[in-house]
Amino acid sequence: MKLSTKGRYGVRAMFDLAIRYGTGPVSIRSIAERQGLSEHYLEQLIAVLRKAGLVKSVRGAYGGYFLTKEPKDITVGDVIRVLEGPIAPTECVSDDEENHCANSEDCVTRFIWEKLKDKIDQVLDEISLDDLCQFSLEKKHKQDEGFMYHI
Amino acid sequence: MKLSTKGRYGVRAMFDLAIRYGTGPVSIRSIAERQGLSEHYLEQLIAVLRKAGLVKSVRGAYGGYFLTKEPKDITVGDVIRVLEGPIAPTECVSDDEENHCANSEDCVTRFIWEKLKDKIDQVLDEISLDDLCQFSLEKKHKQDEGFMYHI
DNA sequence: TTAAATCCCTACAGGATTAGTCGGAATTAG
DNA sequence: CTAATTCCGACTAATCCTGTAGGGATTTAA
Repeated sequence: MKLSTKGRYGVRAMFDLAIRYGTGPVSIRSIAERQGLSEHYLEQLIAVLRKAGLVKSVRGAYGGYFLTKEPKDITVGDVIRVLEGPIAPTECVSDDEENHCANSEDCVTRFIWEKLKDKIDQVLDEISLDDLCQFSLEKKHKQDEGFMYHI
Repeated sequence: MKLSTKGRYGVRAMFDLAIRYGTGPVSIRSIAERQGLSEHYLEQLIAVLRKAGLVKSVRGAYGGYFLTKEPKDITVGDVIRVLEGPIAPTECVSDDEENHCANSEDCVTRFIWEKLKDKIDQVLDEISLDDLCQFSLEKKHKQDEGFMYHI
């Protein structure tokens, strides 16, 4: 039940783009530097996000990537589903029907996995990239005021 | 975000033991046959459950395994945590503190994983083995009455 | 026009994990 | 004793994870 780096790095990268939404293309190099990620690896992840239509690219010098929708209209679930595949604890409750087992009507454990999948989707889909930005701003604001987390 | 066969098979095996709770030791072979699992593989999983104190064994002929507690006092979460390790989407919110990253106070994505972990734990801990038995009985009852799921 | 910046694509590799298989030793009921 | 069973450790094939490596295509600044 672990998320791989794909999902985690992907969310970080998308958060980075969300903060800079509306300011023109952002290069992979700059994202990688700020977020502490491997440039080449991040490139592969962003390629997947691009094919899924979550980001668009501008090629050439001073090019980069930007979100295709407003941060409030992209959820963490959108990003993770694209990078990690359907968020389901087992194949038998994933969205692609082909892996559903034959005896699903009688399956005693299936309803656990269904319930779990629903809750996971719910959590991840109720958090938008904009929420992450707000959260980040609040933290920054508190720091600027000298707010101490540790006493 | 997939559960491995360890967790899934483990829950099936524990459900099998729960149904037979109070009727003496149940052999691995019979569990494996009923649940359609590899005998040798199941052996390894049950060894983990035994070391964790969820089942006890009786060696020798006519030996087998049985639950150490009543089915209502063992949750699906208990079983899965033992077999798959802590149920956390990322290391940084798992229960063993050593993997927590240094900048957790500033981490924007951390609160997503925390929220997710809480919900997952909640779902898995509110379902007991006894609930699975009840669920199974209900299904069986409906079938006996000729209840049709498909019209 | 040229060089630099950047996206784009394919291949590969080392390590970890998964999902088992195999063979045999120890224990116990009958 | 014998058959049934748990218990234990080693082995393996396949897959996934987490990148690295290298080169090609495209665009812009100077």
